[in-house]
Amino acid sequence: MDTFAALADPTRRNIFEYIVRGETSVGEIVERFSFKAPTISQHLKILKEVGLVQSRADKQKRLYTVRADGLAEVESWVQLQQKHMSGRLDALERHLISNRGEDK
Amino acid sequence: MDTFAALADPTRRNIFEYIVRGETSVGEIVERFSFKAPTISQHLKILKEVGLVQSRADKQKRLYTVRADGLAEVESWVQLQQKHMSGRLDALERHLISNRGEDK
DNA sequence: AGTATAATTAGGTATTGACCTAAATAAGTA
DNA sequence: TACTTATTTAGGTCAATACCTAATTATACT
Repeated sequence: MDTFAALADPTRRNIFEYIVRGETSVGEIVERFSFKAPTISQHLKILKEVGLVQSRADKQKRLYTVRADGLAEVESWVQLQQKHMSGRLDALERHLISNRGEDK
Repeated sequence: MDTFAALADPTRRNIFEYIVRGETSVGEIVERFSFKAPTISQHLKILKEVGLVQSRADKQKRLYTVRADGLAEVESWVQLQQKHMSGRLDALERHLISNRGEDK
């Protein structure tokens, strides 16, 4: 599973959005979401595997935080595509240009 | 299927990357990728449904181009998360700060 | 030691999704 | 009207995934 696939699941995006607000225990997340603890635990495992979050232990609890560089890969991919797009005309633009001056 | 899910599949990202280089027919994509035509067609259908690409007809061919605003949702989501992160200290930073000056 | 709390692992089910082949549609050409 | 080319739709298989309950691990507390 890579970062893109991890973010494809809306529940995982929601969990990420929750953790980004501040360090969060698993139990806290289980309370806010309508899923059982094992489900949340699996989602956290995936988010951790792809580097979107990290955890530390505090007594029995595991506290999760987001990783600063976790979204870097996605962000740079998106921006590269945007860059390619901006230097390029789409079909409509080409059509308008090819018909420029035609007063039909 | 939403934009995030559409981009979760690496083949679809590859197809998008190919189309972003310029208007492309289905057949051209089938040639470059090692998948059968129906598979490519399904991927294009999904990319179109989520607004990442658009198509126009030219004789029997369908020519695909990327849509300029197709990645906007993903980009703005990522940037919002980055914004939340930048104003926030992670677990390591908090640890370093709380132990500041301890010369142990 | 025994009990409570916090989270993960194991294992099962049902759905989704990514591929395929074969058949259907649509448009162009002889 | 055939025949070719380009693409999509239909239908099936197999793997991945998102849930769940039950059991396990790990730590804290009495």
